[in-house]
Amino acid sequence: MTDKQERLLNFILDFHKEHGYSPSIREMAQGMGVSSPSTIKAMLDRLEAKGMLTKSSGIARSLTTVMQEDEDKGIPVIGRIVAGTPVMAEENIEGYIPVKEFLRNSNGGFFLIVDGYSMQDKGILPGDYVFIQPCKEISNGQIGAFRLNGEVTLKTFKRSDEGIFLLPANNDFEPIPVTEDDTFEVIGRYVMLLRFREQGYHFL
Amino acid sequence: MTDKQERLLNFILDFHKEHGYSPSIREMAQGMGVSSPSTIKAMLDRLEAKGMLTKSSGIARSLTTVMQEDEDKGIPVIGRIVAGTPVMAEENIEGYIPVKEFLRNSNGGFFLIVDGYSMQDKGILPGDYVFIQPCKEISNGQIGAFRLNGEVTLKTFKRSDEGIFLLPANNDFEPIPVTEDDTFEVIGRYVMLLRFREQGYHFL
DNA sequence: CTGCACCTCGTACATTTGTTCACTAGAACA
DNA sequence: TGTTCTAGTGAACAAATGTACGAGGTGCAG
Repeated sequence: MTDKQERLLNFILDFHKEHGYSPSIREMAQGMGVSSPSTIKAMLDRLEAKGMLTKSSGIARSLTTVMQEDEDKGIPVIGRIVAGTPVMAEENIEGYIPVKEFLRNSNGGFFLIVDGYSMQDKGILPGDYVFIQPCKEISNGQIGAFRLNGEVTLKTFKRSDEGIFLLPANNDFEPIPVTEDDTFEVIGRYVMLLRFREQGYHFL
Repeated sequence: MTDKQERLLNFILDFHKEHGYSPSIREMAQGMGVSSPSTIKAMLDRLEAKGMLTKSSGIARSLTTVMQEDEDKGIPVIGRIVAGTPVMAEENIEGYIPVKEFLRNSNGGFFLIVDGYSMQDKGILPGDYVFIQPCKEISNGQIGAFRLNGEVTLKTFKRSDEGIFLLPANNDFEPIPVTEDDTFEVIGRYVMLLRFREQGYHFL
């Protein structure tokens, strides 16, 4: 991709972010400092040929840039930083967490606020947000949210010869047996944990 | 809001989600089953007067619905679930975590992968992703990422009469004094923690 | 040198699109 | 009863917008 093409793409992105819709060809021309709309039109055609964007022919402000999705690649993950190199150097980036995409695909999922210390040994502390993906069944040994006799808890699911148990991850707590008399329901499985540094950072 | 207005708003939302840009007035007319653009125009004016959407006058396909931002409100947070009620009932939703917005505002931030057990007592375990917001200074008692003699660590920052110390959150580790001879740099402060249930869920 | 891809200009044209005006009609309300 | 809000039609207009054509320029690989 040439320098100009990248600049145009960035202009489109910025414009879209600011206004919420695509720029018109003439707006792009003005933003790029060219006076003819056909200049931009030609560049757009080239960009589309390269698969960098999509435009519905004849329809105003219908640009969809690939970068818009590319931007969605998420937040860089950095690991194994060798001594002396700057932290954000390209070589250090191990990948990206596409959190936005993850969230978009998280249909029906929700956060539960952790209440007690029963899952402490798993590093799940009070005040943490655990992301629950609703499901009806859960496999042995997995952590999930359950409703037992109306009460909602986060525990490890265990099914053995002696029946079903909800296991805490803390020696101060006892495993909870689930009997036939109990009303028991799997709410969902534990997928992710979110924790904020300080209370003031919470969004509630 | 009237029934028709809600239908129009939904149509706009669906169209935007499918195409990536707003519908034109005539497209809305067709979608709503009316034959005159002025019908839609009048409805849009009413919706705008009620603050349900924004349109840049004279500019094609420039609708910005409030619902579009509403969608961005994030993932619901559920707490204090009373016995018997369904989990996802409206009454249970305590709020939303606008993760997307958080990420959008997280310019320059990145994730570090936690390596050892030195912050175990703070519930920060190996394999966790900690979100680091770059900054040059950090206040006393806060957790941050530091580079000490080329090595990057996550510790609690402590400045006292005896100098600067990097404190672990684990009795098996010793506080690390920072002397004049050390090359020391604050990388950023610890803002958020992310953890995934299983390794297979990682994005790397 | 000769294509070839890229960038630029200016003009012109056909559509798309937002907007306005005039008129009708039902429902809610004082 | 009349008034107001909402919804709808149809026609017409002006501006915004995408597009096409012709012309010129640059730089680079063959």
